[in-house]
Amino acid sequence: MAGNAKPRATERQARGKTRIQKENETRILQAALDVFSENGFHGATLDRIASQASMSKPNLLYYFRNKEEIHVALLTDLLDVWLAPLREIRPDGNPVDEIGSYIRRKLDSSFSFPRESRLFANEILAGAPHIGDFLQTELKQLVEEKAAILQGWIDDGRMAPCDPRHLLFAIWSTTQHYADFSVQVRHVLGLGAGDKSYYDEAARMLDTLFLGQLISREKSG
Amino acid sequence: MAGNAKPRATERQARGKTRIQKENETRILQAALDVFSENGFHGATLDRIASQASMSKPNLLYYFRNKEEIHVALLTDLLDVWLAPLREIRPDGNPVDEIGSYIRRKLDSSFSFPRESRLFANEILAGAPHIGDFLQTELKQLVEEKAAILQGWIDDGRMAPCDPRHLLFAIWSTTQHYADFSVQVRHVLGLGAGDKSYYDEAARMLDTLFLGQLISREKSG
DNA sequence: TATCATTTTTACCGTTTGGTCAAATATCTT
DNA sequence: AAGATATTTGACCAAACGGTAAAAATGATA
Repeated sequence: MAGNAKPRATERQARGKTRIQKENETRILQAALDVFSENGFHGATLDRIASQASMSKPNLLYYFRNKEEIHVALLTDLLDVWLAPLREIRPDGNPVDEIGSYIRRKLDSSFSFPRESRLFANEILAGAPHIGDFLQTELKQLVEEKAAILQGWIDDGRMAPCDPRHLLFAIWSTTQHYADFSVQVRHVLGLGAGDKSYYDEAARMLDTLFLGQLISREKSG
Repeated sequence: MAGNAKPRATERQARGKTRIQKENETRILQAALDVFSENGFHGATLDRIASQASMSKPNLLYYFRNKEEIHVALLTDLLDVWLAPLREIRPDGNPVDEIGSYIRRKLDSSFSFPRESRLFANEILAGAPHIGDFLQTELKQLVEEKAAILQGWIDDGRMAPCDPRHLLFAIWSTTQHYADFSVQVRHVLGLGAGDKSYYDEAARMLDTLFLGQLISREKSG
């Protein structure tokens, strides 16, 4: 008499996911992204997520075991997105192009996926209870790999000397700021809620900042 | 028969605050700062704050009407601290000194008062429900005042052309990052919980970044 | 259309949480 | 010491919350 667990969508055997199951899981994750990114894990309620997904709470819990499982699913999906722009930095490019386009990718990401950025920020602010491992292993390793590339450029005299890891921190913080602190940015600039007209000015600022003197322009690489 | 409200510490008339009242209010605010900055508003419970303050919950509510009042009290105290470094920027100084020392003050603040920084970050992330007015009025005004100073330096050819408001955003984000994202910073650098040994490297990075080319060094002002 | 698996809903439960009440205790003043 | 005021506590409450049970409804399949 093996303990019969309550039936759940994901417990059907091998047969793969149903059409309905796929639809509803994405609907739930989208709704949860809205709610978690606005209020953080503790500020989010299953009732609100369910309502945002136009679904009853028990139905929602038919697809995800509990609140935390939804949160973890979102974060897991997010991590690849978060790393993607960094992965693209290539050692054979020249510093200005590589770093410049990295900044552009991160800034685009902040403007296109602000909810994801805020979800991430909330998780880090809370002490990274769910993604601590990721930070210590995968992210740390990738940072070391890319920092080595930057250090190579510094050693070649193609970049101003600095700790490449802190340069990455500066890129992360300045770009993500436009998503995470967008309320502050808009209020200070005197703009309305949906207004993203400051994108160009932000991009120009970051180019000036990071590509100005930090990287000594020389005839390509 | 005027509705007799429940007795509260702050409702004693003119007579000013008792010694006990002053002590307990600061004890509560300190405890609340711990709890709110770790878990955000919704993640904090009155029970945890009370326990952190070595006090019963009803006693805590004798000094503050409700949870929100504690939160608002903390934020209100915080705003002056947040503005202080910016206020010090003087038009008659030279750009390198003024901006350099502003960055230093902000960085010091992040390392010395990380809980306050995280409290602020949490509030902004949540959409600034309590300090929206402050952002739109006081902060906006101060930013405009200081941005005008920076613009003056740009017009004089003493700084690289850029939108000064976005320069301020960059300074805020990079410095606050070391408090708000300290878990990520430490994990990436492979450091333990209390380790703040990266302060010097961070300061060097920010000097390189902001004082490198952005501001053309010339013979003082 | 009958059968079976999947999906959805209604009703509910135990716990946590923000907050109250009234009584008890400590402190201050005279 | 007495009386008034300020402080603290234990017991309690209603609402919100995360989650469950079981049956009803729907969809797939033959």
